[in-house]
Amino acid sequence: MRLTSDFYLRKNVTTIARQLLGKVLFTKANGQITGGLIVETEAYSYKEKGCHAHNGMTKRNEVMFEPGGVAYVYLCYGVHEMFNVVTNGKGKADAILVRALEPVVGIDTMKDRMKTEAQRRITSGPGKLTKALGIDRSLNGKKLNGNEIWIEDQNYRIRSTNIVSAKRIGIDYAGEDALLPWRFFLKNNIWVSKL
DNA sequence: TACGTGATCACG
DNA sequence: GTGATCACGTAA
Repeated sequence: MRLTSDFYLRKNVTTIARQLLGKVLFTKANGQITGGLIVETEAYSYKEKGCHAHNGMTKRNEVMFEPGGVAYVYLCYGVHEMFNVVTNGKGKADAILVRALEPVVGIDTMKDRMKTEAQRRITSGPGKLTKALGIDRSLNGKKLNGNEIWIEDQNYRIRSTNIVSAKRIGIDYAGEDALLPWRFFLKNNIWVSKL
């Protein structure tokens, strides 16, 4: 069943980032349903320097200030759409970057979008999984319990001992906050990024 | 390790 | 207006 707003509205973004592991992200784009099991996430809090919202609201990050349970999608390096889950209450601009999925539903559609026959790496990175699922900035601000993009709990059970935490990737500009162990992924999982 | 790529943001 | 920068991916 779909996750409801109480899941997203909680204050502890790292707890939610851990609990998103094993949930299933779906989209319906161009009439095609695609979905994948979340295997890697990164938590961002407005209280630390790695977060886009650390210096207040801008045109790009304004949806992060909405109540949790909406999508934050932005363009990175002029090329890659990045998908985040907004969490915490209104004005508390936390978000969780989804970094990798295990393809589950609509695999042929995803392969077509990635222009490859290989299934192994089509969703192993934050820029790739958005392309595979047809996510772009038109979904920025959309609620995550609708029919364009949503997240389901399908009762995959993740043991906490199978979750690895590490420092987040690509945020060296954040100084000491770049060292926070706020990247979470499933141990020995072949679908995480950079493998 | 290098660089494409274009929106964004902090300056004035 | 302008220029540095960027939560990546790929090739080499």
